[in-house]
Amino acid sequence: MGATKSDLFTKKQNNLANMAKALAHPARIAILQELIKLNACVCGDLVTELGLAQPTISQHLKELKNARLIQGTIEGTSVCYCINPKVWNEYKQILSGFFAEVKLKSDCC
Amino acid sequence: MGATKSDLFTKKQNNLANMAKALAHPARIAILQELIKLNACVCGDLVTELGLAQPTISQHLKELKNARLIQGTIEGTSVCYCINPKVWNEYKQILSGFFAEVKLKSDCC
DNA sequence: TCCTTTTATTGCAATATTACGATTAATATG
DNA sequence: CATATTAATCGTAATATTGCAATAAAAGGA
Repeated sequence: MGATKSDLFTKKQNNLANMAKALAHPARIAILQELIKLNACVCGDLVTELGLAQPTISQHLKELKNARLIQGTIEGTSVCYCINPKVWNEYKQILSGFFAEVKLKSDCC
Repeated sequence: MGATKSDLFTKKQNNLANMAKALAHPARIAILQELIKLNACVCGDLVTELGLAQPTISQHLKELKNARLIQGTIEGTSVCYCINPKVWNEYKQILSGFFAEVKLKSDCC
């Protein structure tokens, strides 16, 4: 025990949960917002901007990359990251689709 | 180490991350969808519907209650749960607000 | 009151996540 | 080539999450 029993749920449910998991850390939210703000991409500036150590930032970047929300290109010795707009939109669609499922009446209990 | 360093981030960032965390498990997604589908509230039917043990479901319900997404009322020996429409809308607003931050141009890298 | 039904809580094991020091890999630059 | 710069990876410690058996708590009915 201890591991999520993904096989009990549909692909869509697991997918949605994984999307939420990618956003479920304030450092990753902060990274995404920083990438949005600077539009042009940043790299190790994130390390100085947020107060976390370089390996920690690198790990969060890796997760965001796995979640396909960001992409990075090597530029000399540094790496330039930015939002993947296509996937960003995909997230937006799927998440707002989930919240649209409720045609909210008054609470029933 | 091991614990999230919440003090490095803004209230909004932590709040958004916590909202995402509430959704970051397929069982909780499934519970919410079941509550939406049956509109009227369910209780221990969730245990038979999803394949998880009763204490596990109870724990997920507790987290959803902490996240204020659902509310429960005691009805005899059983408990009736349903979506909290007000908070549901709040989540919808805040999340879609986050995704709206990107005025997506082409990718920059 | 005793029993049944239903849900919550406790305690614990397994696994996942977060964070960082130390190191490595890759690329510039002198 | 030697050295500096930047980012990724490795290893590990601390903490959090997931899941369930066992048990407790609450309420209804015999």
